[in-house]
Amino acid sequence: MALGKDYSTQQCSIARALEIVGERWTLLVVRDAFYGVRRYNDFLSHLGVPRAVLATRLKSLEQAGILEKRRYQESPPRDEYVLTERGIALWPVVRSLGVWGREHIEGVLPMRVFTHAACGTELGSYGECPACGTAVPPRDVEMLPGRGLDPDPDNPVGRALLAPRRLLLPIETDRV
Amino acid sequence: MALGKDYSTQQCSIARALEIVGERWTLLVVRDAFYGVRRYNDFLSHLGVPRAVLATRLKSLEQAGILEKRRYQESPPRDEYVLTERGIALWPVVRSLGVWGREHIEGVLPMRVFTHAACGTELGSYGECPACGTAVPPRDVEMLPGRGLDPDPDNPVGRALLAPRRLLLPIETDRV
DNA sequence: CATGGTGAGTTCGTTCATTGAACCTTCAGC
DNA sequence: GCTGAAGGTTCAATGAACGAACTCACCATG
Repeated sequence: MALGKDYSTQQCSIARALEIVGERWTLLVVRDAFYGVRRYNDFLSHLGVPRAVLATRLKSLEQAGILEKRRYQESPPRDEYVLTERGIALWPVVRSLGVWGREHIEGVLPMRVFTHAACGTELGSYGECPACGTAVPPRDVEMLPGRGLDPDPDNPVGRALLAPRRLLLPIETDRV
Repeated sequence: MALGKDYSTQQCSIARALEIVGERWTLLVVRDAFYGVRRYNDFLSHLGVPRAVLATRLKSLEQAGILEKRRYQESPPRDEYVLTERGIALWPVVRSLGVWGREHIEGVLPMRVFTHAACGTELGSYGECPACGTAVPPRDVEMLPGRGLDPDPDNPVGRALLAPRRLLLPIETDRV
């Protein structure tokens, strides 16, 4: 989306939301953050986004209070990007997009399956648990690889995401 | 989003979905379609989108099977754009974006309030009816103007959206 | 001490999309 | 025959995205 990105004529919270998360790549960065990606280079290799664009998006997500940049080692100084509560609140958006893509684009097989970790039930369209009848917070969501997933063995992040995992827990990349 | 729009490296239904609805303006067109906007000029004046962009978006939404172009009069031939079932299935996406925008962007007041028409209860964050405990399909949703709405008296579409309305029913613009 | 490698960026020229204004077309009504 | 409305298309200018190359700070190795 353009950086002349304001839908300024719009009296609408949807438009306000899209000004922040509606730019190209932004929601995919957020998705990866849910998957446990936290480091610049991991986002880079998993998304295939140009470096300059990634840097811009991380910066604006941080300014919007969706990601928090935190130092995880001094010397050399290294930061990781973690979802804030405001970022975690985007889960229904990410989830409903994924459901729609799977159900309404032809030829899309389930790539990843999301279940309520407590009971093992697959989540509904908004990320709720049909069995328990409650909204499942992302921390209680288990992600499993689906039938449609055709992994890229060359990508360490992709490899790490093959195992069942809790959302938001940091990935362990067995870097080569 | 760029028309070099493929997130081609992404094995992911979210990425597939964003290839279709992730471009600039697209989701706002869909939102307006939920609100009952159907005509080219109404989209144009309500969105403030450049004409060329609107034409492109309507075309790609039609190709994606989200909007259907249907003739509503011959001579002069006039078409309207209506959401298909696949388009209506985007409601959770639109709804969750609106909820997030209202709750997580500072200074955003509720612009529009959505209730379950059958019982009058305001929808929950997931688009469900808290009273009835069921997901409410868009056709059963009533939209009312909210406190934060500051209407533009010059816009016929904006005026039409001031009255309480069912989603998806066509607006009546008292064109001047 | 020189060399190489890694993580996290920035710079830069090219390509591509968005913008806004102007123009075009078909028809209806007067 | 003129005017106006609806629904577009065309065009030049601007602004983002892209991808490759470069920077910089630090650590490890010989």
